[in-house]
Amino acid sequence: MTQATRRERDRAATDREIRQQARALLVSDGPAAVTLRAIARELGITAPALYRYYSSREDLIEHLRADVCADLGADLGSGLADLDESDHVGQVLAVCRGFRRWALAHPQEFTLVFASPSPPGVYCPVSAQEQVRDSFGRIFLTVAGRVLANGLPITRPDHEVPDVLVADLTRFRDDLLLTITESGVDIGADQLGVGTAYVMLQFWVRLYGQVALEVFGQFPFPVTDSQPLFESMLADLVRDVGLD
Amino acid sequence: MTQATRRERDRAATDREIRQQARALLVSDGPAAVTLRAIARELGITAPALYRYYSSREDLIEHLRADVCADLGADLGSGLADLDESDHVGQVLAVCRGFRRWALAHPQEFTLVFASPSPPGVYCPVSAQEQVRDSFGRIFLTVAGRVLANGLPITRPDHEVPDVLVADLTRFRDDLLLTITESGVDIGADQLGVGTAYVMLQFWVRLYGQVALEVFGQFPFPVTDSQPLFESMLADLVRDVGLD
DNA sequence: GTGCTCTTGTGAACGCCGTTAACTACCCCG
DNA sequence: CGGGGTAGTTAACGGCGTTCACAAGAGCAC
Repeated sequence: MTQATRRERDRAATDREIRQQARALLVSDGPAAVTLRAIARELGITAPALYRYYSSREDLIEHLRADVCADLGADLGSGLADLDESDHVGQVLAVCRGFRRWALAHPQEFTLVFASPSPPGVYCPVSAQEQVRDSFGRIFLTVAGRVLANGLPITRPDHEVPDVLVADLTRFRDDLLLTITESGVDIGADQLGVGTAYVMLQFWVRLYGQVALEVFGQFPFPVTDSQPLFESMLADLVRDVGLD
Repeated sequence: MTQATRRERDRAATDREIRQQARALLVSDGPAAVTLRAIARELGITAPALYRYYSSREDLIEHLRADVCADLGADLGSGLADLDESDHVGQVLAVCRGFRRWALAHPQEFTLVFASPSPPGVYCPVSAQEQVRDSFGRIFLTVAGRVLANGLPITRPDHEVPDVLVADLTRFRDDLLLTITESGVDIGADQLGVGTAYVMLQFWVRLYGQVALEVFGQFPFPVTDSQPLFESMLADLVRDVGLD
């Protein structure tokens, strides 16, 4: 069955434990507490041993980011499972609400993944960076695919999209198409034009803005209960995009 | 003239140097490099001496945040000075563009001020936290005040605002009114209703979202040139808000 | 089974860091 | 001129990431 030798299994197990402990420290005490020595201490080993698994602390943190994203994706996916498959708008709402709930419940992880200055490295199509987000981005895209496949008019006339953006947005559109068809949803190019990609981008901007403001407490006034504020914004968002 | 004794002047001067050096380190090497020992080293003194000025590193960072905000406010204000006073839309655009430019030019400062998990402390009306943002928030509000005083219809029917938000938004509205009249602009309560406050909030959400996404490189696709993307979003924003 | 190699871990060490405590030089006021 | 408060020092503690030399042990060839 498992072709892995015992060495390999041991190694994988230790690796899991390391990331698990790192994650626990991140959640309980914030990113600054994710310390090689602390992790090692919890695992009953010494700090230098960790260098057999990661080349540096930064390297470990990078993998942690990926783990966090995967978990977020799984979280969103499971929230989706309970829903009626044909309720596309409901799925969109569920994903948005799930994203917010997760961000508020895991502010440290959110900060790590979504609010850390982008590494100087270039954004190349198949980079680790993109793989990272894909595990949760895929959920967004899958849901978007279902909605689009049903002909819901999430769109905007292509000619309204500024010329300078067309090239980038076309690439985004193609990427979307690929991801969506890969996830088993059939969709035609006529349902996913540049205008649609543009609207989806704006959707993301507003959702991200709202959630980040909430996590960072940067609203311009004291908010007694941010839940209805989010719901209100979400309703506007869904309406502005033509989903209702 | 200056009633300050020599001791006091010396102290203030050293304090300025400390913050200046801290700032330089922040800009050149990021927040992690803002180290008491590094600052002291640059200043030719020893680290413990800094404790005569700040009770801890975190305390210093806190003051640094305020400095950064003040500078941002000054930056935005100076950008406004060159403009025709009657060109209200132009002023709005200038502030938004200025905010973006500043954020991209100072990603570390942006992260420090706008994307650090909100301290557990409660958001109280006259806290240091609010004072911090005020130095730059005031610019936004002043410009908003000018626009509103001219009767431009940045608004939305009050009855469209969800009931649960009215209380918070009313407080925000009152705060806005106060700030705006303090800045010398005369404005009536009829021009600044709850609906207007709501729209301004949404404006901030979208602007912040766009800028943060840009700074953190979290767009869902590779962006070859983010400037036109921002301009496009800004145009939509201004249009959606009724300014044109 | 015996011996070799490669992997995984240890311990000591280096140079950073924040922070505290005891101590010193010096300015200012009476 | 002398005492008190202020701004600085040095020394030290514990924690950090990281490197290096070294030991224990698994896995494999024979």
